[in-house]
Amino acid sequence: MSIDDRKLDVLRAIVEDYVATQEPVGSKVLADRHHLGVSPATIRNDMATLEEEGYIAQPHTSAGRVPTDKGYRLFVDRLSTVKPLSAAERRAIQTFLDGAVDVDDVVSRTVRLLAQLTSQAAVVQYPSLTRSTVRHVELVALGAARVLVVLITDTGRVEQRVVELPTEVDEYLLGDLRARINARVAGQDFTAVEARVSELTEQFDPEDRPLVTAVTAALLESLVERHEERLAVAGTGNLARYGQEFDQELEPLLSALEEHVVLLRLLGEATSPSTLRVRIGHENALSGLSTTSIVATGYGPDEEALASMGVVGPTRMDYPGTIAAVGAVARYVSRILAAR
Amino acid sequence: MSIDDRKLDVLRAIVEDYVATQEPVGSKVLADRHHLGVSPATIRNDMATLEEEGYIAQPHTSAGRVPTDKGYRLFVDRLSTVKPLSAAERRAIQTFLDGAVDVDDVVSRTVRLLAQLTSQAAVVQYPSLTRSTVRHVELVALGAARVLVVLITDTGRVEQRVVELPTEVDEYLLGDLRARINARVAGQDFTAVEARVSELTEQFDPEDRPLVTAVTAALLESLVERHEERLAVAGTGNLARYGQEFDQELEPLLSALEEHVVLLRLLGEATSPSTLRVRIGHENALSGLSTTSIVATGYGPDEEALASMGVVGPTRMDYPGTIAAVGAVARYVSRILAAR
DNA sequence: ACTTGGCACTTTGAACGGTCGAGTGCCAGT
DNA sequence: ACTGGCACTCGACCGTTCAAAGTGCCAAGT
Repeated sequence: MSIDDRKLDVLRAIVEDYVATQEPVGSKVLADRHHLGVSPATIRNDMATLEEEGYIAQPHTSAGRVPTDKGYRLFVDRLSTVKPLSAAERRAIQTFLDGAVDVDDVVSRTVRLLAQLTSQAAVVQYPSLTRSTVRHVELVALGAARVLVVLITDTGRVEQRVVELPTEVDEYLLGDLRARINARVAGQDFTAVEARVSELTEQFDPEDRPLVTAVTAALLESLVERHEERLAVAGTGNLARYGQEFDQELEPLLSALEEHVVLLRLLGEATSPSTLRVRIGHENALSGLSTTSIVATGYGPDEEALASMGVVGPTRMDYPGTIAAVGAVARYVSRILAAR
Repeated sequence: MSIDDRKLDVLRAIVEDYVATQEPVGSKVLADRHHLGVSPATIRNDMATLEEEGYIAQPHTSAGRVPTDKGYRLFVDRLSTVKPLSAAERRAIQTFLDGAVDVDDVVSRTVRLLAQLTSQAAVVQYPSLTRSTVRHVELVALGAARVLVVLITDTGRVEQRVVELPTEVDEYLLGDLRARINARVAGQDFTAVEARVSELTEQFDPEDRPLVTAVTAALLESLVERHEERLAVAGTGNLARYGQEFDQELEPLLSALEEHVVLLRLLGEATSPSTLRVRIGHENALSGLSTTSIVATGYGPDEEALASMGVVGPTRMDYPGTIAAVGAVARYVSRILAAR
């Protein structure tokens, strides 16, 4: 018994109706509301096979059917049609994002915009540094034996780190080191920095090397450790509104939204802005998030994506609308970043 | 009919019992569990007057009593005894905070610590800049007509801002400006910076003034605008666990926790670490937060507080415990900051 | 070989009524 | 001023009933 076209139509209707009403949907309303051209009895037969195949389920005998994760998956992959954004939404995206003054501002505006457009929670990763180049490195003596290392990237981001030194700082040496570091790494791709900086140590007197290695170590840490961990989150209140329908799993979800490490795993690898990832329910393999879905995509100034952004909501979300919103925002943000 | 000592004892018992059990408390259990030395009937009489005075209320005839906001207020002001932290909690504070590497790290650790200690949501304002002094100002040409202004404070904080210029940037002029700015403001109190920087403009050729004014304007903006607006939040998941007992007002609360402007108003003026503010229910005058209380205090390296931190939870919270936790953490963080 | 109408069956949820118990207010007695 | 006693109230709980929604299956129709 294969899944023919009409059965797929039925599944689509079930998903759409259920997302709209939040209530298990029966054969009768299905026949009434979605003009499928067949009788409820026929639909019942189709539903029986859909259930056998695992696309839908009934909460209890003789209630309507509800899509399973597998059902949503099929819907997203093959059944949903792209739902273009309204003119008002497009305008909102523009006016909201065009006022941004720097990269951090772009991110914070984007995350709020996404949350508002989708009425769900939004997550935006700050642009990763791995694809950036170094604009400038600044060393500032903070005290007798402490140095602040500031790393400035071509995207306008600033990373900072305080280094405790074993010895006192010589202002002149510090200036020399700053000059040499900048000479070697300014304009370089991040991936190239490690090699170029480590060569540097040998240029200094052995007695100065503790300072040099401490500073370069901090610099490399800034590159490696922090390069992807910053995130902005908005719209958690929207999830509360969905409320009870999240089967009591609001708390793990809110916790996950605070745990940036977990969240980054959920967002997944940053891919090109044109590819969009959807993780449905159990697919994201996190115990507390079995009724949570994530729509995410990469974004950045070129096809090599710099970072991810996404929307988090209940599995019973409006996938076409969410997908359209995430896609449109990611494209627009990418264009803004490319223009800088 | 005045409020004598025993009536206050009764009120205290009601608050403590209600906070512990989350259920309206009647005269009998009150007489049983809290050894008040009088019979339930007597307690009933006291409860009647307490209700008349507005300190307690009953959800419906013949259920137990529940404290009102006014009741909690009296409890906090006059009845609660300081509840010292356990040894384990003190140790937790130390081990948690001693590993912090810089100010930002202190803040992010503090907010998580507070959330964990109180099982509620915590908010920590980043140290205000108004009381800081300037360590260093760095200007970096980002492109033909854009300059990044970086401000480094003695607390190790870094503020950044990108300036678009009307004219092209002259590298030499920029270096000169950087040197002069640093000469004038390094080591200065923030409040003094405005005057000292504005005098600077006159020292330059009229043709260079556009650059100078643009840069100094950005500098002053960093000082004034951003100096109090950064906040860290943690523990929102804990609120969801309290869940239904928040009478459906989880959503406005979560929204408020995201709206940093609102949140700052709630935290209130940063006061000395030794004074602690408690806002109960309607006192914070925000429609959606009528069953929410806030315990907040200032913190900073000296008695002149730099910023606020606090805990947000249901009005039926453990006030003595929360107050003790907030106070202890604020004192400890203040000590850490003072040691820098 | 599908599709359809009919029908018996299951389950839920709402409505109803009765009982129970917690808790109160009041009063009279100490 | 406190206490015990007592009548009263009201929500919580339980069991029952009933209607509605929905299903699966079967026999008949195309």
